Amino acid sequence: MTSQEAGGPPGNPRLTARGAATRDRIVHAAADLMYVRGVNATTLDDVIAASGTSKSQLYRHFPSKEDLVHAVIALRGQQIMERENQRLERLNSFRGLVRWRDALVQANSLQNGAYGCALGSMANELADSDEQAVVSLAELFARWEGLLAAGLRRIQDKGALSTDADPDMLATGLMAALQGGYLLARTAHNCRPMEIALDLALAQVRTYLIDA
Amino acid sequence: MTSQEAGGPPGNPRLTARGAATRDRIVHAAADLMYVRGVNATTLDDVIAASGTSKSQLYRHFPSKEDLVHAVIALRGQQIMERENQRLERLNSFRGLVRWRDALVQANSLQNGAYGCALGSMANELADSDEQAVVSLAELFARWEGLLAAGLRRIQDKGALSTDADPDMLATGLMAALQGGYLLARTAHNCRPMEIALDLALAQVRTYLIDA
DNA sequence: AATTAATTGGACTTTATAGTCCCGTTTTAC
DNA sequence: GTAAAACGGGACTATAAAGTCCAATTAATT
Repeated sequence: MTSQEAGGPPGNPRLTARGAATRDRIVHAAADLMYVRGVNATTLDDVIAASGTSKSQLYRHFPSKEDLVHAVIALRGQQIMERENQRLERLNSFRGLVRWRDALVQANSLQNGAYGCALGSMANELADSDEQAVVSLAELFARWEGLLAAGLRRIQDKGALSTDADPDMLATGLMAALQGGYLLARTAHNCRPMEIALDLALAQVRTYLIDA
Repeated sequence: MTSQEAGGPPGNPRLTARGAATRDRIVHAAADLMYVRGVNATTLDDVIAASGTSKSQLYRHFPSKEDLVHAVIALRGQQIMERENQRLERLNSFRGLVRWRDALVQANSLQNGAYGCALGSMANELADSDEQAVVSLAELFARWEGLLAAGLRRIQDKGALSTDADPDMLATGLMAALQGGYLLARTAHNCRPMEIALDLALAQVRTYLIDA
Protein backbone atom coordinates (compact mmCIF):
# COMPACT_ATOMS: atom_id res chain seq x y z
CA MET A 1 0.00 0.00 0.00
CA THR A 2 1.15 3.56 -0.63
CA SER A 3 0.79 6.47 1.76
CA GLN A 4 -2.71 5.63 2.95
CA GLU A 5 -4.96 2.61 2.95
CA ALA A 6 -5.63 1.88 -0.66
CA GLY A 7 -9.31 1.02 -0.18
CA GLY A 8 -11.68 3.66 -1.47
CA PRO A 9 -15.21 3.46 -0.13
CA PRO A 10 -14.90 0.64 2.36
CA GLY A 11 -12.45 0.92 5.19
CA ASN A 12 -11.12 4.42 5.29
CA PRO A 13 -12.32 6.75 2.54
CA ARG A 14 -10.45 10.00 2.85
CA LEU A 15 -13.30 12.28 1.99
CA THR A 16 -13.04 15.51 0.12
CA ALA A 17 -15.10 18.43 1.34
CA ARG A 18 -17.82 17.58 -1.11
CA GLY A 19 -18.00 13.99 0.01
CA ALA A 20 -18.11 14.93 3.65
CA ALA A 21 -20.95 17.32 2.94
CA THR A 22 -22.90 14.58 1.18
CA ARG A 23 -22.30 12.18 4.01
CA ASP A 24 -23.52 14.83 6.40
CA ARG A 25 -26.68 15.45 4.43
CA ILE A 26 -27.43 11.74 4.47
CA VAL A 27 -26.92 11.33 8.20
CA HIS A 28 -28.94 14.43 9.02
CA ALA A 29 -31.81 13.39 6.77
CA ALA A 30 -31.77 9.89 8.25
CA ALA A 31 -31.70 11.28 11.77
CA ASP A 32 -34.71 13.46 11.08
CA LEU A 33 -36.72 10.68 9.47
CA MET A 34 -35.82 8.13 12.09
CA TYR A 35 -36.79 10.58 14.81
CA VAL A 36 -40.29 11.17 13.53
CA ARG A 37 -41.07 7.73 12.05
CA GLY A 38 -38.77 5.40 13.89
CA VAL A 39 -35.74 3.54 12.59
CA ASN A 40 -37.62 0.61 11.15
CA ALA A 41 -40.21 2.66 9.31
CA THR A 42 -37.52 4.72 7.62
CA THR A 43 -36.46 3.20 4.31
CA LEU A 44 -33.23 3.94 2.54
CA ASP A 45 -35.24 5.31 -0.36
CA ASP A 46 -36.80 7.79 2.06
CA VAL A 47 -33.35 8.83 3.16
CA ILE A 48 -32.18 9.21 -0.42
CA ALA A 49 -35.17 11.36 -1.32
CA ALA A 50 -34.87 13.53 1.77
CA SER A 51 -31.14 14.06 1.40
CA GLY A 52 -31.23 14.60 -2.35
CA THR A 53 -28.65 11.93 -3.00
CA SER A 54 -28.72 8.45 -4.50
CA LYS A 55 -28.34 4.88 -3.47
CA SER A 56 -24.80 4.49 -4.64
CA GLN A 57 -23.76 7.49 -2.60
CA LEU A 58 -25.50 6.12 0.41
CA TYR A 59 -23.78 2.77 0.06
CA ARG A 60 -20.46 4.43 -0.60
CA HIS A 61 -20.61 6.07 2.81
CA PHE A 62 -22.48 3.36 4.71
CA PRO A 63 -21.95 -0.32 3.90
CA SER A 64 -25.34 -1.19 5.39
CA LYS A 65 -28.39 0.35 6.97
CA GLU A 66 -27.04 -0.70 10.34
CA ASP A 67 -23.98 1.46 9.78
CA LEU A 68 -26.19 4.38 8.91
CA VAL A 69 -28.12 3.83 12.13
CA HIS A 70 -24.88 3.86 14.08
CA ALA A 71 -23.94 7.16 12.44
CA VAL A 72 -27.33 8.57 13.35
CA ILE A 73 -26.85 7.53 16.97
CA ALA A 74 -23.44 9.19 16.98
CA LEU A 75 -24.92 12.39 15.57
CA ARG A 76 -27.87 12.49 17.94
CA GLY A 77 -25.59 11.63 20.82
CA GLN A 78 -23.28 14.48 19.95
CA GLN A 79 -26.15 16.95 19.51
CA ILE A 80 -27.84 16.01 22.74
CA MET A 81 -24.66 15.84 24.77
CA GLU A 82 -23.63 19.22 23.43
CA ARG A 83 -27.00 20.72 24.33
CA GLU A 84 -27.08 19.10 27.76
CA ASN A 85 -23.49 19.98 28.46
CA GLN A 86 -24.27 23.60 27.74
CA ARG A 87 -27.27 23.48 30.03
CA LEU A 88 -25.66 21.55 32.83
CA GLU A 89 -21.95 22.33 32.87
CA ARG A 90 -22.42 25.35 35.09
CA LEU A 91 -25.37 24.00 37.04
CA ASN A 92 -24.78 24.83 40.69
CA SER A 93 -28.19 25.67 42.16
CA PHE A 94 -31.62 24.14 42.43
CA ARG A 95 -32.95 26.98 40.34
CA GLY A 96 -30.64 25.90 37.55
CA LEU A 97 -32.13 22.43 37.70
CA VAL A 98 -35.59 23.96 37.38
CA ARG A 99 -34.45 25.84 34.28
CA TRP A 100 -33.15 22.56 32.86
CA ARG A 101 -36.58 21.03 33.45
CA ASP A 102 -38.33 24.04 31.91
CA ALA A 103 -36.35 23.80 28.69
CA LEU A 104 -37.14 20.12 28.24
CA VAL A 105 -40.81 20.52 29.06
CA GLN A 106 -41.20 23.46 26.75
CA ALA A 107 -39.60 21.66 23.83
CA ASN A 108 -41.83 18.67 24.41
CA SER A 109 -44.97 20.77 24.77
CA LEU A 110 -44.35 22.40 21.39
CA GLN A 111 -44.99 19.03 19.76
CA ASN A 112 -47.59 17.77 22.23
CA GLY A 113 -45.33 15.03 23.39
CA ALA A 114 -44.82 13.58 19.93
CA TYR A 115 -41.59 11.71 19.03
CA GLY A 116 -40.23 11.59 22.58
CA CYS A 117 -36.51 11.48 23.24
CA ALA A 118 -34.38 10.62 20.23
CA LEU A 119 -32.08 8.44 22.31
CA GLY A 120 -34.87 6.82 24.31
CA SER A 121 -36.95 5.79 21.31
CA MET A 122 -33.93 4.34 19.56
CA ALA A 123 -32.90 2.48 22.69
CA ASN A 124 -36.32 0.90 22.83
CA GLU A 125 -36.56 0.10 19.15
CA LEU A 126 -33.07 -1.35 18.81
CA ALA A 127 -32.91 -3.08 22.18
CA ASP A 128 -33.32 -6.58 20.80
CA SER A 129 -31.81 -6.28 17.37
CA ASP A 130 -28.63 -4.20 17.43
CA GLU A 131 -26.40 -4.81 20.40
CA GLN A 132 -23.74 -2.35 19.29
CA ALA A 133 -26.33 0.41 19.12
CA VAL A 134 -27.54 -0.48 22.60
CA VAL A 135 -24.01 -0.23 23.96
CA SER A 136 -23.53 3.22 22.44
CA LEU A 137 -26.88 4.37 23.76
CA ALA A 138 -26.10 3.02 27.23
CA GLU A 139 -22.87 5.02 27.20
CA LEU A 140 -24.71 8.16 26.17
CA PHE A 141 -27.27 7.72 28.93
CA ALA A 142 -24.44 7.23 31.40
CA ARG A 143 -22.69 10.41 30.24
CA TRP A 144 -25.95 12.33 30.40
CA GLU A 145 -26.56 11.12 33.94
CA GLY A 146 -22.95 11.99 34.71
CA LEU A 147 -23.60 15.59 33.72
CA LEU A 148 -26.54 15.72 36.09
CA ALA A 149 -24.63 14.03 38.89
CA ALA A 150 -21.73 16.46 38.49
CA GLY A 151 -24.12 19.40 38.73
CA LEU A 152 -25.72 17.98 41.86
CA ARG A 153 -22.28 17.50 43.36
CA ARG A 154 -21.50 21.16 42.73
CA ILE A 155 -24.66 22.14 44.58
CA GLN A 156 -23.55 19.83 47.36
CA ASP A 157 -20.09 21.42 47.45
CA LYS A 158 -21.69 24.82 47.80
CA GLY A 159 -23.39 23.46 50.90
CA ALA A 160 -26.86 23.84 49.40
CA LEU A 161 -27.56 20.12 49.16
CA SER A 162 -27.30 17.67 52.04
CA THR A 163 -24.37 15.27 51.96
CA ASP A 164 -27.00 12.57 52.56
CA ALA A 165 -28.07 13.00 48.95
CA ASP A 166 -26.48 10.56 46.50
CA PRO A 167 -25.90 12.52 43.29
CA ASP A 168 -25.55 9.40 41.13
CA MET A 169 -28.79 7.90 42.32
CA LEU A 170 -30.62 11.18 42.00
CA ALA A 171 -29.27 11.56 38.46
CA THR A 172 -30.53 8.10 37.54
CA GLY A 173 -33.89 8.98 39.06
CA LEU A 174 -34.08 12.22 37.08
CA MET A 175 -33.17 10.41 33.86
CA ALA A 176 -35.75 7.67 34.47
CA ALA A 177 -38.41 10.27 35.21
CA LEU A 178 -37.46 12.10 32.03
CA GLN A 179 -37.51 8.98 29.85
CA GLY A 180 -40.67 7.57 31.42
CA GLY A 181 -42.27 10.99 31.13
CA TYR A 182 -41.37 11.15 27.45
CA LEU A 183 -43.00 7.77 26.87
CA LEU A 184 -46.21 8.59 28.72
CA ALA A 185 -46.43 11.98 27.04
CA ARG A 186 -45.93 10.46 23.64
CA THR A 187 -48.62 7.87 24.28
CA ALA A 188 -51.06 10.40 25.66
CA HIS A 189 -50.29 12.98 22.94
CA ASN A 190 -49.83 15.42 25.79
CA CYS A 191 -46.68 16.66 27.46
CA ARG A 192 -48.32 16.88 30.89
CA PRO A 193 -47.23 13.46 32.20
CA MET A 194 -43.65 14.34 31.38
CA GLU A 195 -43.98 17.60 33.27
CA ILE A 196 -45.45 15.83 36.30
CA ALA A 197 -42.77 13.15 36.24
CA LEU A 198 -39.95 15.69 36.14
CA ASP A 199 -41.57 17.81 38.83
CA LEU A 200 -41.83 14.86 41.18
CA ALA A 201 -38.21 13.95 40.56
CA LEU A 202 -37.22 17.56 41.23
CA ALA A 203 -39.28 17.54 44.42
CA GLN A 204 -37.23 14.56 45.50
CA VAL A 205 -34.05 16.60 45.00
CA ARG A 206 -35.62 19.50 46.86
CA THR A 207 -36.05 17.21 49.84
CA TYR A 208 -32.29 17.31 50.33
CA LEU A 209 -32.03 21.08 49.91
CA ILE A 210 -30.44 23.11 52.71
CA ASP A 211 -31.81 26.64 52.67
CA ALA A 212 -29.16 29.24 53.08
CA MET B 1 -79.21 -14.01 6.34
CA THR B 2 -80.26 -16.73 8.76
CA SER B 3 -80.06 -16.61 12.54
CA GLN B 4 -76.70 -14.88 12.74
CA GLU B 5 -74.53 -12.81 10.51
CA ALA B 6 -73.81 -14.99 7.54
CA GLY B 7 -70.21 -13.83 7.21
CA GLY B 8 -67.79 -16.48 8.31
CA PRO B 9 -64.27 -15.25 8.85
CA PRO B 10 -64.65 -11.50 8.55
CA GLY B 11 -67.01 -9.64 10.78
CA ASN B 12 -68.25 -11.91 13.50
CA PRO B 13 -67.10 -15.50 13.28
CA ARG B 14 -68.89 -17.47 15.97
CA LEU B 15 -66.07 -19.74 16.94
CA THR B 16 -66.40 -23.31 18.04
CA ALA B 17 -64.32 -24.40 20.98
CA ARG B 18 -61.64 -25.66 18.66
CA GLY B 19 -61.50 -22.44 16.73
CA ALA B 20 -61.30 -20.41 19.91
CA ALA B 21 -58.45 -22.58 21.13
CA THR B 22 -56.55 -22.04 17.90
CA ARG B 23 -57.11 -18.32 18.07
CA ASP B 24 -55.82 -18.35 21.62
CA ARG B 25 -52.70 -20.27 20.70
CA ILE B 26 -51.98 -17.77 17.96
CA VAL B 27 -52.39 -14.72 20.17
CA HIS B 28 -50.34 -16.18 22.98
CA ALA B 29 -47.53 -17.20 20.64
CA ALA B 30 -47.57 -13.76 19.02
CA ALA B 31 -47.55 -12.06 22.41
CA ASP B 32 -44.53 -14.05 23.54
CA LEU B 33 -42.58 -13.44 20.35
CA MET B 34 -43.44 -9.76 20.21
CA TYR B 35 -42.40 -9.37 23.82
CA VAL B 36 -38.92 -10.76 23.34
CA ARG B 37 -38.20 -9.59 19.78
CA GLY B 38 -40.47 -6.63 19.32
CA VAL B 39 -43.54 -6.30 17.11
CA ASN B 40 -41.71 -5.49 13.93
CA ALA B 41 -39.15 -8.25 14.19
CA THR B 42 -41.88 -10.84 14.66
CA THR B 43 -43.03 -12.26 11.34
CA LEU B 44 -46.29 -14.04 10.77
CA ASP B 45 -44.33 -17.14 9.79
CA ASP B 46 -42.70 -17.03 13.21
CA VAL B 47 -46.12 -16.86 14.80
CA ILE B 48 -47.36 -19.76 12.70
CA ALA B 49 -44.39 -21.92 13.62
CA ALA B 50 -44.58 -21.07 17.32
CA SER B 51 -48.31 -21.65 17.53
CA GLY B 52 -48.31 -24.78 15.39
CA THR B 53 -50.94 -23.41 13.03
CA SER B 54 -50.95 -22.18 9.47
CA LYS B 55 -51.36 -19.03 7.51
CA SER B 56 -54.96 -19.56 6.55
CA GLN B 57 -55.91 -20.01 10.20
CA LEU B 58 -54.05 -16.92 11.13
CA TYR B 59 -55.79 -14.90 8.44
CA ARG B 60 -59.14 -16.42 9.32
CA HIS B 61 -58.86 -15.05 12.83
CA PHE B 62 -56.95 -11.87 12.04
CA PRO B 63 -57.54 -10.00 8.77
CA SER B 64 -54.11 -8.39 9.04
CA LYS B 65 -51.03 -8.29 11.16
CA GLU B 66 -52.32 -5.07 12.65
CA ASP B 67 -55.37 -6.88 13.95
CA LEU B 68 -53.15 -9.51 15.50
CA VAL B 69 -51.15 -6.77 17.19
CA HIS B 70 -54.37 -5.31 18.57
CA ALA B 71 -55.31 -8.71 19.95
CA VAL B 72 -51.89 -9.02 21.55
CA ILE B 73 -52.30 -5.62 23.18
CA ALA B 74 -55.71 -6.69 24.50
CA LEU B 75 -54.24 -9.89 25.91
CA ARG B 76 -51.23 -8.20 27.50
CA GLY B 77 -53.45 -5.45 28.82
CA GLN B 78 -55.76 -7.98 30.42
CA GLN B 79 -52.88 -9.96 31.92
CA ILE B 80 -51.11 -6.93 33.31
CA MET B 81 -54.26 -5.27 34.59
CA GLU B 82 -55.28 -8.50 36.28
CA ARG B 83 -51.89 -8.85 37.91
CA GLU B 84 -51.74 -5.21 38.95
CA ASN B 85 -55.31 -5.23 40.18
CA GLN B 86 -54.50 -8.18 42.39
CA ARG B 87 -51.45 -6.42 43.76
CA LEU B 88 -53.02 -3.02 44.19
CA GLU B 89 -56.73 -3.47 44.88
CA ARG B 90 -56.19 -3.82 48.61
CA LEU B 91 -53.21 -1.50 48.82
CA ASN B 92 -53.70 0.68 51.89
CA SER B 93 -50.26 1.19 53.40
CA PHE B 94 -46.83 2.36 52.37
CA ARG B 95 -45.52 -1.10 53.10
CA GLY B 96 -47.91 -2.43 50.49
CA LEU B 97 -46.44 -0.03 47.96
CA VAL B 98 -42.99 -1.31 48.81
CA ARG B 99 -44.18 -4.86 48.20
CA TRP B 100 -45.52 -3.73 44.83
CA ARG B 101 -42.09 -2.32 44.00
CA ASP B 102 -40.36 -5.48 45.19
CA ALA B 103 -42.42 -7.72 42.92
CA LEU B 104 -41.65 -5.61 39.86
CA VAL B 105 -37.96 -5.30 40.61
CA GLN B 106 -37.59 -8.99 41.28
CA ALA B 107 -39.28 -9.97 38.04
CA ASN B 108 -37.06 -7.57 36.14
CA SER B 109 -33.89 -8.73 37.88
CA LEU B 110 -34.57 -12.32 36.86
CA GLN B 111 -34.00 -11.31 33.26
CA ASN B 112 -31.35 -8.65 33.89
CA GLY B 113 -33.64 -5.95 32.66
CA ALA B 114 -34.25 -7.57 29.27
CA TYR B 115 -37.50 -6.98 27.37
CA GLY B 116 -38.78 -4.24 29.66
CA CYS B 117 -42.48 -3.61 30.09
CA ALA B 118 -44.68 -5.29 27.50
CA LEU B 119 -46.94 -2.25 27.30
CA GLY B 120 -44.13 0.29 27.37
CA SER B 121 -42.14 -1.30 24.57
CA MET B 122 -45.20 -1.61 22.39
CA ALA B 123 -46.16 1.97 23.10
CA ASN B 124 -42.77 3.08 21.94
CA GLU B 125 -42.61 0.86 18.90
CA LEU B 126 -46.11 1.63 17.66
CA ALA B 127 -46.21 5.29 18.61
CA ASP B 128 -45.87 6.58 15.07
CA SER B 129 -47.46 3.83 13.04
CA ASP B 130 -50.61 2.53 14.71
CA GLU B 131 -52.79 5.16 16.25
CA GLN B 132 -55.45 2.73 17.43
CA ALA B 133 -52.84 0.74 19.32
CA VAL B 134 -51.56 3.92 20.93
CA VAL B 135 -55.08 4.82 22.07
CA SER B 136 -55.55 1.38 23.66
CA LEU B 137 -52.15 1.59 25.32
CA ALA B 138 -52.86 5.08 26.63
CA GLU B 139 -56.08 3.77 28.18
CA LEU B 140 -54.23 0.89 29.81
CA PHE B 141 -51.62 3.22 31.25
CA ALA B 142 -54.42 5.42 32.58
CA ARG B 143 -56.16 2.47 34.24
CA TRP B 144 -52.88 1.27 35.70
CA GLU B 145 -52.20 4.73 37.12
CA GLY B 146 -55.78 4.75 38.36
CA LEU B 147 -55.12 1.61 40.38
CA LEU B 148 -52.12 3.27 41.98
CA ALA B 149 -54.00 6.50 42.62
CA ALA B 150 -56.89 4.62 44.24
CA GLY B 151 -54.47 2.82 46.55
CA LEU B 152 -52.80 6.09 47.52
CA ARG B 153 -56.23 7.57 48.23
CA ARG B 154 -57.00 4.67 50.57
CA ILE B 155 -53.78 5.38 52.46
CA GLN B 156 -54.86 8.99 52.60
CA ASP B 157 -58.31 8.04 53.91
CA LYS B 158 -56.68 6.03 56.67
CA GLY B 159 -54.92 9.23 57.66
CA ALA B 160 -51.47 7.84 56.89
CA LEU B 161 -50.81 10.11 53.92
CA SER B 162 -51.03 13.90 54.02
CA THR B 163 -53.98 15.46 52.24
CA ASP B 164 -51.37 17.67 50.56
CA ALA B 165 -50.37 14.68 48.46
CA ASP B 166 -52.01 14.51 45.04
CA PRO B 167 -52.65 10.78 44.39
CA ASP B 168 -53.07 11.25 40.64
CA MET B 169 -49.82 13.11 40.22
CA LEU B 170 -47.96 10.67 42.43
CA ALA B 171 -49.39 7.80 40.41
CA THR B 172 -48.17 9.39 37.19
CA GLY B 173 -44.77 9.91 38.78
CA LEU B 174 -44.60 6.28 39.87
CA MET B 175 -45.59 5.08 36.42
CA ALA B 176 -43.03 7.32 34.72
CA ALA B 177 -40.32 6.12 37.09
CA LEU B 178 -41.33 2.53 36.36
CA GLN B 179 -41.34 2.97 32.59
CA GLY B 180 -38.17 5.06 32.52
CA GLY B 181 -36.55 2.55 34.85
CA TYR B 182 -37.52 -0.29 32.54
CA LEU B 183 -35.93 1.51 29.59
CA LEU B 184 -32.66 2.31 31.37
CA ALA B 185 -32.47 -1.21 32.79
CA ARG B 186 -33.05 -2.72 29.41
CA THR B 187 -30.36 -0.55 27.84
CA ALA B 188 -27.86 -1.24 30.60
CA HIS B 189 -28.67 -4.97 30.74
CA ASN B 190 -29.04 -4.46 34.46
CA CYS B 191 -32.14 -3.99 36.55
CA ARG B 192 -30.44 -1.59 38.98
CA PRO B 193 -31.54 1.68 37.29
CA MET B 194 -35.13 0.51 37.49
CA GLU B 195 -34.71 -0.24 41.17
CA ILE B 196 -33.21 3.18 41.83
CA ALA B 197 -35.92 4.94 39.86
CA LEU B 198 -38.72 3.20 41.74
CA ASP B 199 -37.02 3.80 45.08
CA LEU B 200 -36.73 7.51 44.42
CA ALA B 201 -40.37 7.67 43.39
CA LEU B 202 -41.32 5.81 46.56
CA ALA B 203 -39.19 8.19 48.62
CA GLN B 204 -41.25 10.98 47.16
CA VAL B 205 -44.42 9.29 48.40
CA ARG B 206 -42.79 8.72 51.79
CA THR B 207 -42.32 12.48 52.05
CA TYR B 208 -46.07 12.80 52.49
CA LEU B 209 -46.32 10.01 55.06
CA ILE B 210 -47.82 10.76 58.48
CA ASP B 211 -46.41 8.41 61.05
CA ALA B 212 -49.08 6.98 63.32
C1' DA C 1 -75.37 -42.11 8.33
C1' DA C 2 -75.60 -38.25 5.28
C1' DT C 3 -75.30 -33.56 4.49
C1' DT C 4 -73.68 -29.16 5.36
C1' DA C 5 -70.77 -25.84 7.27
C1' DA C 6 -66.69 -24.66 9.62
C1' DT C 7 -61.86 -25.44 10.05
C1' DT C 8 -57.27 -26.50 8.45
C1' DG C 9 -52.88 -26.91 5.47
C1' DG C 10 -49.80 -25.14 2.54
C1' DA C 11 -48.57 -23.74 -2.13
C1' DC C 12 -48.82 -19.45 -4.61
C1' DT C 13 -48.73 -14.24 -5.59
C1' DT C 14 -47.49 -9.67 -4.56
C1' DT C 15 -45.02 -6.13 -2.68
C1' DA C 16 -41.68 -3.57 -0.27
C1' DT C 17 -37.02 -2.84 0.60
C1' DA C 18 -32.20 -3.90 1.24
C1' DG C 19 -28.34 -4.27 -1.44
C1' DT C 20 -25.53 -4.51 -6.38
C1' DC C 21 -23.65 -2.82 -10.60
C1' DC C 22 -22.19 0.10 -14.12
C1' DC C 23 -21.61 4.13 -16.67
C1' DG C 24 -21.36 9.12 -17.00
C1' DT C 25 -19.84 13.50 -14.57
C1' DT C 26 -17.31 16.41 -11.52
C1' DT C 27 -13.44 17.50 -8.70
C1' DT C 28 -8.75 17.63 -7.50
C1' DA C 29 -3.80 17.44 -7.96
C1' DC C 30 0.18 17.86 -10.62
C1' DG D 1 -4.74 21.40 -19.19
C1' DT D 2 -4.85 16.68 -18.39
C1' DA D 3 -5.10 12.40 -16.01
C1' DA D 4 -6.63 9.90 -12.20
C1' DA D 5 -9.61 9.35 -8.64
C1' DA D 6 -13.64 10.38 -6.31
C1' DC D 7 -18.50 11.47 -6.75
C1' DG D 8 -23.28 10.96 -8.63
C1' DG D 9 -27.54 8.75 -10.82
C1' DG D 10 -30.50 5.20 -11.31
C1' DA D 11 -31.76 0.73 -13.40
C1' DC D 12 -31.43 -3.91 -11.74
C1' DT D 13 -31.46 -8.16 -8.53
C1' DA D 14 -32.44 -10.76 -4.44
C1' DT D 15 -35.09 -11.65 -0.66
C1' DA D 16 -38.14 -11.68 2.97
C1' DA D 17 -42.46 -11.01 4.56
C1' DA D 18 -47.42 -9.85 3.97
C1' DG D 19 -51.44 -11.44 2.10
C1' DT D 20 -54.54 -14.88 -1.27
C1' DC D 21 -56.62 -19.11 -2.76
C1' DC D 22 -58.37 -23.63 -3.01
C1' DA D 23 -58.49 -28.41 -2.04
C1' DA D 24 -58.76 -31.65 1.90
C1' DT D 25 -60.25 -32.57 6.50
C1' DT D 26 -62.91 -32.35 10.56
C1' DA D 27 -66.92 -31.34 13.37
C1' DA D 28 -71.93 -30.32 13.95
C1' DT D 29 -76.99 -31.15 12.67
C1' DT D 30 -80.86 -33.74 11.24
